[in-house]
Amino acid sequence: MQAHDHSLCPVYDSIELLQEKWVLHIIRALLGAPHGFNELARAVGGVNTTTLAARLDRLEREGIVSKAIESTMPPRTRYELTDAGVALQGVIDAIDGWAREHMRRCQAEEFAPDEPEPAVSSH
Amino acid sequence: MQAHDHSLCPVYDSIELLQEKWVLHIIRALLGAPHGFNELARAVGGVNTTTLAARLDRLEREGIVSKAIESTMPPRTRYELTDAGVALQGVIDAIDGWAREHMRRCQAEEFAPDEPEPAVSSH
DNA sequence: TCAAGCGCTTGACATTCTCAAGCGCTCTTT
DNA sequence: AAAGAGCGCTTGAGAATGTCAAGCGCTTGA
Repeated sequence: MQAHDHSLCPVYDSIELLQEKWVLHIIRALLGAPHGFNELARAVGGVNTTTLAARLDRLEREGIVSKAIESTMPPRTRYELTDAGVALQGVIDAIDGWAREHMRRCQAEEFAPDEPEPAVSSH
Repeated sequence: MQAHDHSLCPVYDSIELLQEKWVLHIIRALLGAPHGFNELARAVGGVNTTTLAARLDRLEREGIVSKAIESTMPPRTRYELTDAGVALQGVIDAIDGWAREHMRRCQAEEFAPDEPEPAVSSH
């Protein structure tokens, strides 16, 4: 891993952060409302707790999410976005806008008559 | 993996697409100008060719990138964004805006004196 | 009293990503 | 004319990243 000039670029670094699996999903869920841990897992849909814990840990260290322990005994935690986190609304909105416009993966993209199938390899 | 309702949501699917490693980097590079394969690898900085080939393949199938073979003999290819791809400018811009505002990772986030290293597991 | 929920963690596995090398070819440099 | 260096990829083997199932101690609602 030699230092290439890209690593000096904040945009490059941001992308690095946001492309980690589930990060954008987590932020999207948290933009709606604060959540507890398992609750958040359900809101996101599909994350396993191991990964979620790792992501929340990183996001907290990056100052995007804040964790409030409401009670230890009946364990209850609350994750919510910091100001920096809320500012990611713009990113989510942009994705949202693009999705509505171009993510019509249900309707085939071009009507290719000879193609047997568009082969949309979604998960 | 049972079907959870999220998979019906285009935003969810878009995030799924965009979070694949290097995808946003590739789009950002391609927003600047079309590129050849190795050239693109350099522009992105840090991708290995195996992954790049896989991403371009998917992005082409998704209708975001188009591939033009300019000559086979001295191999020369050109990758560029389709209309749908160019429309992702908005997403990149949003990330860009956020990065400038909040991605000041150069200044330490909290000054943790006992931590040996922030362990930013960048590539 | 008893199952269900809370917030996580651990260890074993599956998937994804990376590294190095190399194919046949052509264009530049020596 | 001979030797790189560059082009667009592909392969196989390894490293990193993400996932699964189970479970901890505890509380609440049935």
